[in-house]
Amino acid sequence: MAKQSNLLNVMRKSPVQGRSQETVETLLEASAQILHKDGEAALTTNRIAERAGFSIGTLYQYFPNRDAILVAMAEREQKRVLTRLEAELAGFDPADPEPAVRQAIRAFLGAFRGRHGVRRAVLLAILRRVPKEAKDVVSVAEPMLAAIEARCSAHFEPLGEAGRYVLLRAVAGAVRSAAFERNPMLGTEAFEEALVRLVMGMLRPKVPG
Amino acid sequence: MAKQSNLLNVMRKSPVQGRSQETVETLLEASAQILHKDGEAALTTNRIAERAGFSIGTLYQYFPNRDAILVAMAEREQKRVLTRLEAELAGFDPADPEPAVRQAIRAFLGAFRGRHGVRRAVLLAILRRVPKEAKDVVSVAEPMLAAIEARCSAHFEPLGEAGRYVLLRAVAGAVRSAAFERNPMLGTEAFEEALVRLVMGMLRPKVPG
Amino acid sequence: MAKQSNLLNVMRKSPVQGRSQETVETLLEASAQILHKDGEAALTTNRIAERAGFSIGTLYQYFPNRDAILVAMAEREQKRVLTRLEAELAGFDPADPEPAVRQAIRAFLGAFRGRHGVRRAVLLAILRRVPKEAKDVVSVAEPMLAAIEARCSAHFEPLGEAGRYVLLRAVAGAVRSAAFERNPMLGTEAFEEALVRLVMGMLRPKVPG
Amino acid sequence: MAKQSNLLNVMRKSPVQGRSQETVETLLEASAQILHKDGEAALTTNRIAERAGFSIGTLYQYFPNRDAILVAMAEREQKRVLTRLEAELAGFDPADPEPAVRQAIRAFLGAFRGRHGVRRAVLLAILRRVPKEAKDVVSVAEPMLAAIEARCSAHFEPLGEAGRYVLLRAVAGAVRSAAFERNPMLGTEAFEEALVRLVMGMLRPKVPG
DNA sequence: AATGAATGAGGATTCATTCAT
DNA sequence: CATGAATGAATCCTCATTCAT
Repeated sequence: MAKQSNLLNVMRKSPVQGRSQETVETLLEASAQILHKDGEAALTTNRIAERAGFSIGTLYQYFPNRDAILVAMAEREQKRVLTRLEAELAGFDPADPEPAVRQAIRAFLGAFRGRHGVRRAVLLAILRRVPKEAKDVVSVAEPMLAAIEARCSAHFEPLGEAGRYVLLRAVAGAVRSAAFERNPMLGTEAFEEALVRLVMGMLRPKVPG
Repeated sequence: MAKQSNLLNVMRKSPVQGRSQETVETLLEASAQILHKDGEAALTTNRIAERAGFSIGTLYQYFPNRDAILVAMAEREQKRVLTRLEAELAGFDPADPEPAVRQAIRAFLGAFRGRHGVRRAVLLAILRRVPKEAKDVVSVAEPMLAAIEARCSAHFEPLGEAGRYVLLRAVAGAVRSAAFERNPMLGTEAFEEALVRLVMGMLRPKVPG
Repeated sequence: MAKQSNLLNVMRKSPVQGRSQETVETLLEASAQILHKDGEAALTTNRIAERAGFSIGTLYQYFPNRDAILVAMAEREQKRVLTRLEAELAGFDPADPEPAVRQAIRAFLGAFRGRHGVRRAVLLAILRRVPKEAKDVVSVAEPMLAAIEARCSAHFEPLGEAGRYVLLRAVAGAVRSAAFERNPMLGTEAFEEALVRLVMGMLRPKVPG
Repeated sequence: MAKQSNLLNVMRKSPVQGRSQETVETLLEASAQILHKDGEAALTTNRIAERAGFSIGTLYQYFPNRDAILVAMAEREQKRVLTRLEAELAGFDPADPEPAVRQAIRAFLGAFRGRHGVRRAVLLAILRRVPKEAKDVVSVAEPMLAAIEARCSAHFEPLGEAGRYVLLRAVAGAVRSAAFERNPMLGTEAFEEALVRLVMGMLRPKVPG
């Protein structure tokens, strides 16, 4: 029940029978697969229904329109990434944020490296199509940054609004580009290292006195 | 003739006569206006032709298909930004790249702040629709970075392939996000400053000895 | 049982139990409300069921198809108007039909002025959608006219088949138009007066001798 | 040119080439036929295009949406009836409007008696579907009544707003009903006579002095 | 008696593209 | 060079209806 709460505002009806929940799941799964294998342009409602093995009418019983499907996929992915990130953000030394930053980035990158590549496709499609959601997805990194800033505020200069904005989008932009091009660099240590350097470079140690 | 060479592979016939060149220009201008005023979804071939005051048939005499128009627009904008950037990159002190970086960033930002906003619309549309071109547009900053690295190699550690890749995409990502959201921050000095800090943070002074 | 006889041919099963009758009533009431509030296009089976608080399956347990619902609504309304009219048609002077005509017309108009406007919506929908029923609804005025003719035959020329037909449809046409346009004139005395004049104009006094 | 002026506001583009005008004509003709032979429910855009021998795209080049077709048909019919009526309304004796009334009614009835029955179908569809137009179609009789009133004002009491409204809708209502039911009475002299009586009954001779 | 998940034919509409004039 | 009428596959979406539970 709690699990579905975010989706409710997008959904046409709340699946009361067990069967419906499976149906929704199947439809979203089919959408993800199409997105991954055939690209965003192929993500039509008819195709989704067909791949899922349901009629187009069934699809529209659960989603009021095509975009609602993308939104639902976005929420699904966001939740997964967020859950992961939160776990990584425990217990690190405020004076040396580098290990924490590295771990957070690794978690973030993981979202784009699902062995199916489905996640990547979903994220990319959302980043490209649903403006409102694009922001939300970027903001997945926000709690991470907030946590780092909060804990390290004694040792580093505050980033400021613009700094925070730029840093978040910069990281997202670099990762998105690599994911988008399917650049093999995405999986390398050098790439991760460069991202860490990007973040660390923005953190200026506080001058004592 | 040489000036048109990039466009040739996209164009159906080379506009050798003055009239043709004007026609193409008019079509591209119409496209830019539609993009700006009515958004990307409104950029249909029929609409472009109508706005330009030509028939749809004429449009297809110069562009083999719809995407070719976007590509042509992209090349147009790229050329403009590139020309501007090259001019900004002369005469700076290799030991202190900051002023140069700041100037380069300012030039880059200018592309997204055209008084009509037309440029921004064009860039965004291309960033969103033509994957191949997205890369090209990002690479507009490449010569800038190359020049900085070349001149300062004596004073700073090399970025490495990953570092260069990340840095370029990071800057582009931050700017794109802001332009995309029409975030007013885009025009502020704080935003520019944050970008400079982002770049400078990646440049590590060489340890002598 | 006799009370339900008209409905029987439209109904899938005769609601013998109290619960069933309530269900049918609720469904028809929901239909009337939707018709009134959201217009005819919104009167879908799914919506009716939803508004009534029943499942779509239940609806189809009582009505074989969508049109049966409209027919049932028509019969409901017809019965109400008819009952009302019959009461108004007692005790008037055969030599001066005008007061009786006025009263009858007032009763007829009342049907289109229900304080909820639900009646009007129902009548209009039926007038527009179920050809067969349109006739029936018009015929609501038939007993009225028959009674007037019967009592006054000694003093006035007979109308004849065409005359009767025209007169009934003429009155219905004028009222329908006004109701349809939601013309405020519908409630005025001048409107009522004009209708009376329309009817009276058709009644020609018998030339004695 | 002048002939098309009313249609322009409904049409997507003005047919400049001779070919287009024929196309529009064919589409409207096909619509009329479908309406007549298969009823209103069968009047779908795809069907119209098919029957006309054009592709659906062509239809939408000329009509922005389905309703525009009905509106165009309405205007077409209106114009025909109006033209006819105007011709009938010349040279009659102000003191005895009956012959004029009879002629006008005959013209009006003619519109519903086209040997194809196409006209009737068109009128009925419009009367039922496009509320705004329903009024317009009724108003076809307006100039007729206005002319009669104007010329005979010296001899008869004025009808008043309500009287005029009721009379026009009454006639239209009676005719519509008959046409609607395909009642054979529609063609008879008795029917015409009843209508004349309906109108004449509303006209009260002025009491001299 | 009631449920509600599933169906799918069919609707309106768009838009890139062609080709005869 | 230019025109613009014509195309039609493809899209999103609705809604009456069935049937297993």
